[in-house]
Amino acid sequence: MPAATTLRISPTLAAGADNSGPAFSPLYQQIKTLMTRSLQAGVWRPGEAIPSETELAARFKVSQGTVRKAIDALATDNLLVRRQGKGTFVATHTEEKTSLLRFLRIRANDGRDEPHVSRLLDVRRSKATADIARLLELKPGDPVIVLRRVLEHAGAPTVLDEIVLPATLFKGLTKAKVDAYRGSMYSFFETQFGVRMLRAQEKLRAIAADAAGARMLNVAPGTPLLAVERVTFTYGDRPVEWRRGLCVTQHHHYFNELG
Amino acid sequence: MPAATTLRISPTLAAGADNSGPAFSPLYQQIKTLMTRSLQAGVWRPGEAIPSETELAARFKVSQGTVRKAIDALATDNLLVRRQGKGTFVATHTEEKTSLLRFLRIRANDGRDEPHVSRLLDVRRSKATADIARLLELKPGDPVIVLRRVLEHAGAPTVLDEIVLPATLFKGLTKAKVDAYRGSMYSFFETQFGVRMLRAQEKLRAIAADAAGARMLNVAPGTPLLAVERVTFTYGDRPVEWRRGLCVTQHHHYFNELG
DNA sequence: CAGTGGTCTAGACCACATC
DNA sequence: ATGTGGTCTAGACCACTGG
Repeated sequence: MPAATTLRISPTLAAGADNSGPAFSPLYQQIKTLMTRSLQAGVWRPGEAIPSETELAARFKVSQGTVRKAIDALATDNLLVRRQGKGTFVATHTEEKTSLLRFLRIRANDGRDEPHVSRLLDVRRSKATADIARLLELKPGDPVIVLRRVLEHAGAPTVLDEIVLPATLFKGLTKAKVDAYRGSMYSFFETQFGVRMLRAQEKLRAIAADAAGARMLNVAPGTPLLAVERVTFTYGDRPVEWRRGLCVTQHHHYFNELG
Repeated sequence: MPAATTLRISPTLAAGADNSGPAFSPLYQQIKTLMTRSLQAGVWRPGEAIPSETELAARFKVSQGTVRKAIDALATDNLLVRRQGKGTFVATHTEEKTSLLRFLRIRANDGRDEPHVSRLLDVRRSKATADIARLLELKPGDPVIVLRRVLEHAGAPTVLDEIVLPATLFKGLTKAKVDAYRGSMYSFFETQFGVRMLRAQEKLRAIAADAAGARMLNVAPGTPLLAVERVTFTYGDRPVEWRRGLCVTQHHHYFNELG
């Protein structure tokens, strides 16, 4: 029986140096923090099942209902996936249509769901600009890896992506390795580098296509394009990816749901 | 003590004619449906407190924990707002920064949060086009009300909105009444017409400004604009608003969070 | 069949807001 | 002090999956 010291109703346990008072943290929240650590540390690996609720309850010395609340929270954060009768699994970008498509918001105007094809243009090493450094919490000049690719829907190029990654986290990433990999970009990052994309912030603008972009996307220069800038975060809200997509929105659009 | 017949574990009670089998529906789900009806019927009015959990538990003849699960679900749907120590309240567009801003995704590039000003251009009666009829579940030619307005941030026009409403739901809506009202558009709809906007779907595209739009927004014709098309739904997923916003994205952007 | 998650209960106690 | 929502427990039973 592993250690798993449960600290019980001890106040001031919330993550981060919170010096703003007692800050009562409920038990299930503490359990959630402990479980998040197991996920981050790779004790429970993507796609695998975690221990059952009763097992975890015994381990943490709390009731099954309390473990349940912690798991519920992790499931709504998309870190875990519950499957009745089977178990609770670590979410992954590798399988599952739902997880995979969570970050892809481009749809065809007619509902048709033609699969998109990714064509990698180039991979090069570079240095972080001031802007990138700020967004990725690096120092200006820190080494980064820049990928460029085109997404094609129904044979026509629709999205031109530029992806910037901190080189320290993605050592050994080459064009050959990306080309050899079958699956989505985030699945590639997850399985090959252990970097899991959990959450993202996007800013959308309309811009005019410049000469180079127009050529890649096979449109006239000056064509309005949807510019989607994204910062993606992993555990602990650490930013680990910046990307900008330029989308031709003649036959496609960016879809969003406001709950 | 009101009626409130609880049907208990009786299968096939889910909303809609579901002929796909037994379709077990848990108790808390049934309670949620009953409570949604009270909200829709106006038994509990926007801004007011609903009965306490123990009160509702007695009324529905279930345990407090079951009522709690129903309320939890309604709270995550943004229909109710819980306030510890005070009670549970019906969500409203009239107060509350959070509820109000849920549907406004335009932000200034620098984080500054200048309040926007809405300038109503005109209100006119019209007939639903085929497209509008399809999206609002009307018949082509059904009467609609069309509002046009400009949103100004820091004195400069940034968004040109066109809003289409089914005339039957908004009888008596005139420019004078909108101008007289202090508050957001959705607060106006809620208080003056009892139409509550709960959920929306948006499609975003980049387009070039035409002559008329360019004039209203004080930009050159052909300037890339962010076109945001929205269909807004009320209870029972009934569409009750279509709108299109044309946004100048020089100093602003559309913000989105991917969970 | 056994094992998993999902629901429901009854009761105890805590934290917060108000009087 | 009282009433509200928030947490936690222990136990029973139901629904789903797979051997």
